[in-house]
Amino acid sequence: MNVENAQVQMRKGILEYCILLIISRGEIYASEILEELLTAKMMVVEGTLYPLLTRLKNAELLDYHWKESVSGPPRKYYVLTEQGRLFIDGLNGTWLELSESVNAIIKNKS
Amino acid sequence: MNVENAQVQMRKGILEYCILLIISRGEIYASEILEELLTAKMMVVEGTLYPLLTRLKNAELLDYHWKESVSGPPRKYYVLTEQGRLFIDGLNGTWLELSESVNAIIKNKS
DNA sequence: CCTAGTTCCTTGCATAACAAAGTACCTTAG
DNA sequence: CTAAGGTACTTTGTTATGCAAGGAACTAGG
Repeated sequence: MNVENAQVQMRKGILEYCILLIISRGEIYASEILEELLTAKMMVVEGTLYPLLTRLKNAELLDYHWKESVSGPPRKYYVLTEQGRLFIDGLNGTWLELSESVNAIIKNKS
Repeated sequence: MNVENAQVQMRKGILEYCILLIISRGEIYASEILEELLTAKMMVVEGTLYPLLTRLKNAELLDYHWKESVSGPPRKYYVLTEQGRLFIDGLNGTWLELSESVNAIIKNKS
């Protein structure tokens, strides 16, 4: 049990939310998502991201379509479904509540 | 995949952090921790909390001592170890960074 | 006793993260 | 044409974890 592992743990829970947020900005494919998450210090690897995208697709929060690339194999571009948009609305509220809960606990420090 | 499950997922990651924060305020036993977390809408159950406390104890972030109760079996009162204090300091930074990362992604919405 | 309340612990299942290896397609250089 | 290297997506097996459910152990009151 070290700080690094705990950091990863903390980030894991909201990973799904962040992915949906990123996709909500417009169609995007997995490697780009990976890059964005790493830039935001979210520490995610392929083996986590791809299965998660598939789960979200199966839950009909996401949809995708293939597009050819100028430099490599075709890419799966993901977009939010209508259901996905509603889902994010819910999570926005959850994130706010969560931030507030944690900050309340922090402030109660005595 | 529904909103409720995702809420639970989001909270899970930072559960450990919240537990440490609560214990940092002074000695406390499991049922009280459970109550506090539920008040803060953290949705935790016994089957999750007890093993987690044991893990944190084994990692030497926590220590405990027994105290008799006026109404029931004796209670395990948990306190932070010195290592636990250092660990929390690290997580405080992680939480700040995480909030900022997520809020940055949210604001990038276009 | 027996029941009910409190407190802590364990077991077994389902889910999920991840490292690592695998598949497949594209471009470029020789 | 083909070999090498890059990009992109997928799968597999291990490990960790969350949780429902059940259990154990103690107290107090009828």
